Amino acid sequence: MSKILKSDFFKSKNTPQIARDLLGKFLVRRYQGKTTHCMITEVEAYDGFKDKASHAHRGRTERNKIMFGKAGHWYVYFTYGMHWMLNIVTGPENYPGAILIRGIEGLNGPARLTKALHIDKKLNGKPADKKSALWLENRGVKISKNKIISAPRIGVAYAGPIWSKKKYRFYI
DNA sequence: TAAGTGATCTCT
DNA sequence: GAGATCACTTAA
Repeated sequence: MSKILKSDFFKSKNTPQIARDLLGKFLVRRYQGKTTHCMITEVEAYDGFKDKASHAHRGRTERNKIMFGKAGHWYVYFTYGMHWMLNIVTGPENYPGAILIRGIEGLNGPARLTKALHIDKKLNGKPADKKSALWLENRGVKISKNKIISAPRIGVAYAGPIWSKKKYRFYI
């Protein structure tokens, strides 16, 4: 039984809670006639204006404006000169929230994931549905709470001791 | 452990 | 316009 996650899912709760709920859900990619599905095993939350680790903490820019947009859209951006990152936008409009999808089953690391699934900026700003060829499904997999580990986020030491230590990273 | 890589942001 | 920065990976 599989059910596509709609935008309601991404604004029903606050961002860290949604992030935790995404574990065990499936990322589905349709590319060149083939469909790939992978279970999400690692995510990070980026929530609100005050989160110094978030791109949005200095306000809206040309790049991060997607984060201020509607929940359930993809925010894809390029960094380190070679890596794509895949995020799903959360929260109400004009509130900057997003969840970075860091890992799927059998493949760890956010940039490896996007490379494996041929994700690039063409998907930036697209809604997460079948039309965009990249979406999320609930396939009824339940992850018991004691398997979920929360930890500080990766690569955000610059955000200072308070925000870099927030346990906004979740993995199985 | 360090270097590669280039878009984006911030300051002149 | 120039310089710094960066939600990472790979190869040693």
